[in-house]
Amino acid sequence: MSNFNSILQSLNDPQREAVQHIDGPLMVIAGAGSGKTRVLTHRVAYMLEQKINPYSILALTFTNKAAKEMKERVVQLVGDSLAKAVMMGTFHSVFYKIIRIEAEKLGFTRNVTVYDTDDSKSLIRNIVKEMDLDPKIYSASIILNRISSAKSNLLNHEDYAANPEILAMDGDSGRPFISDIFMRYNIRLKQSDAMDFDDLLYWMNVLLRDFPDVLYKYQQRFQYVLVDEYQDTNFAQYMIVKKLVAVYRNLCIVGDDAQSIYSFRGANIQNILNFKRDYPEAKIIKLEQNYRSTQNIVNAANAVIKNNKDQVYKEVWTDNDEGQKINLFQTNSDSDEAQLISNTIFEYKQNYHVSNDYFAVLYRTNAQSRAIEEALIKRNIAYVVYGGTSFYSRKEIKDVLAYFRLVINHYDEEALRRVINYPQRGIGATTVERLIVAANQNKVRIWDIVSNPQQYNLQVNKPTQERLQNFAIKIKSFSTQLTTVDAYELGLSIVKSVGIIQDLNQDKSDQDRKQNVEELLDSMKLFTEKEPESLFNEATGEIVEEYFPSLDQFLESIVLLTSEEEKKEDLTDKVKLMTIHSAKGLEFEYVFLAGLEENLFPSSLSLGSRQELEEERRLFYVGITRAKKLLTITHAATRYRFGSLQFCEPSRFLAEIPMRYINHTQKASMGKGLFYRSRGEMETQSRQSFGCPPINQIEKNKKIITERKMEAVGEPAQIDEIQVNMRVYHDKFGYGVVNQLVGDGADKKAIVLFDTVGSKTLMLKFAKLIIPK
DNA sequence: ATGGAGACCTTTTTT
DNA sequence: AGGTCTCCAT
Repeated sequence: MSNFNSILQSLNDPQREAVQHIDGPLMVIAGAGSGKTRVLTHRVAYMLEQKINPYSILALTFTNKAAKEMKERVVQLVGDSLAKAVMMGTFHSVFYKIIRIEAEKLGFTRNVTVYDTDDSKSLIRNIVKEMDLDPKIYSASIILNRISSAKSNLLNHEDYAANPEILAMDGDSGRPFISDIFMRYNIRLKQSDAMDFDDLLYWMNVLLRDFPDVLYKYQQRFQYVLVDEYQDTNFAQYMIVKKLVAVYRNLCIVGDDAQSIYSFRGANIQNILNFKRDYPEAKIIKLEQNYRSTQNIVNAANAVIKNNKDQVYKEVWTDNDEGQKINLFQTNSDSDEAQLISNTIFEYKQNYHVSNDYFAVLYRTNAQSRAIEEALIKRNIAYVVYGGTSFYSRKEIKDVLAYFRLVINHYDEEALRRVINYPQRGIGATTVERLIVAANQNKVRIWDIVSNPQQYNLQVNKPTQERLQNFAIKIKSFSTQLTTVDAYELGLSIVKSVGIIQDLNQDKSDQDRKQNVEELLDSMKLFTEKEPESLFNEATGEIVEEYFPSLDQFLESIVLLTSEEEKKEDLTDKVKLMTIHSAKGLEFEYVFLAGLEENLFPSSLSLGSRQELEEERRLFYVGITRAKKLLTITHAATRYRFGSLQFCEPSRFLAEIPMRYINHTQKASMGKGLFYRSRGEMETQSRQSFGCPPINQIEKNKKIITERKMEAVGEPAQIDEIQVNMRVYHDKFGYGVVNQLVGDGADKKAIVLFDTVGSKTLMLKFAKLIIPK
């Protein structure tokens, strides 16, 4: 193939060496910004050039975002058809696919549902209630944490109950019944034909442990395995990989121990530190040249990470310019901090004509985004917040998805309980209680009672019995259409006939929710129109002749997604706000690190041990190394937390950055003691030195925003009145210009570029656009 | 069975 | 501060 040379050409020596090392174990320690993704993608491309069967390659990532990016870049290098045949995905999504294929062996069915964290917690709450335990002591998140870490270490409820150390720990914490909850939880999952996130990895291990034919099959299939972010793997993931590669030992792992920031979730940094012990013949390559950041940033990051004891030795360096020094600011309050950031962005945009894209504001906790958002709104700067409540965990979306789940799997208890009385159909809490009692007495599942109340002699009155039967009949009637009606058609008919749209219409304040449901339906429409991701039958490797975009296919494609990936919102030309965790793997020209204060960063919850503190430091390292050109670090003297004002000390990490990398002229500090400016001084100082527009300009902007809201007058336009390039007004999004019209009749959609919120796709029949006079 | 007012809890990070 | 959960009145 003609790309052959170019695949190797654009690499430096160690990168090329890593790409060409195909046979046998390989560990690539990739410093921040050293071209890790480049090595991974080029390595896959190179293997394909070497005529290795794409079907025998498995590439595992940690997040959907990383998987998607890898796919796209491999497609660019070798083209669509080859790249598509390579199995690339997150641990969870890849093994969910395999589990569905092998489900019967484990006592589950092909339709096995995945419970997300909310479902798991809700189930735990139910169990705690049924056991008559105090929900304050047995809080769902604590219990789930215990269960999750057990499963990540491949302990099931029996192992848990048989482990005296664990039991003693629970006893000491005043929660001796966790082991019983765990048992009931697992039983209920199985009854519901459901798995939680950790189960996907746990049961995959069981498959490979107890079914030699399955082990053999996937060992033979995946002769080449690549793992990204290996430092983030937990024991369950580590064992899966170990078993899969046991025969061919063609394992390439890429990672950076300095960027291990997920140990709270069971990630075990020892997996990467011990790689050489597991694979003594392994080749080890270090990528130490940083292509991303200035010398000042790289040096500062190195100096910080040096304070950690646990690490693989490496010296990250760069050929890039020395660059600007790191700016360090202290402000009086969190809102001043936010204003300072917003003002600085404003000034940079004006002085250097850079777009919003260049900026990212990173913080330790999601709660910090609010103040920053407010300050950006004041300056009329477009931004997008990553993380937070994901699209798929919004109530209205979860309601709709619960219907889909129930239609596919009637035994999905969480889905059933969620929708049995939503929208209200007169099946209240009392009836549900009785259903549960009857199910327990008869040793059947709740659905069995719902669909057959007489047979089990359920003690409810006639009308209630009828309501239950109508509900069951409706759900069943949808199920019969699964193979004949596509995901969009069936989804739409469920949402309509079950009364969700009507319910959302009733409450005029719920228009966002309705729009979200419409957005979900839009994405289902796209799903049915999209070419199938892979035309391979995963089990046999044969080309699939017929592909039908059914509702269960759709659900499989989204259950393991979390917000970002499927978000249709236009992300270009917006300042990005996110936690440092979600910034891992990303880079930006100008980065703000906000809230560098004791008890916030490092978090007060991480001060218990050296290991925890070192993880916080690695997090700081990750934050610093996201910046390409300029890093600005801020911290506030006071901050609102949990609704009350708290005084904050500067983070201990600040003292770990040598003074020579910090901008003295702007730094409000002398040695370790940072001095506090009065509010007035801070305002004057920041305004003058950043060349910010005077206050009255800000007031003017504010006024413009208010005026826009005021102008919401006039009758909504008819669908056909809306034309391309027309200026329109939307209740929520304000003014914008129609960019494009899609579809006809009732389903006609407009893509509108709004002045403040960017591009949105709107269903015209719902959007009620106004043509301003 | 439903809805509203008040108590209460949160804030680490994610598949 | 804001969202969720619980309890009580209807």
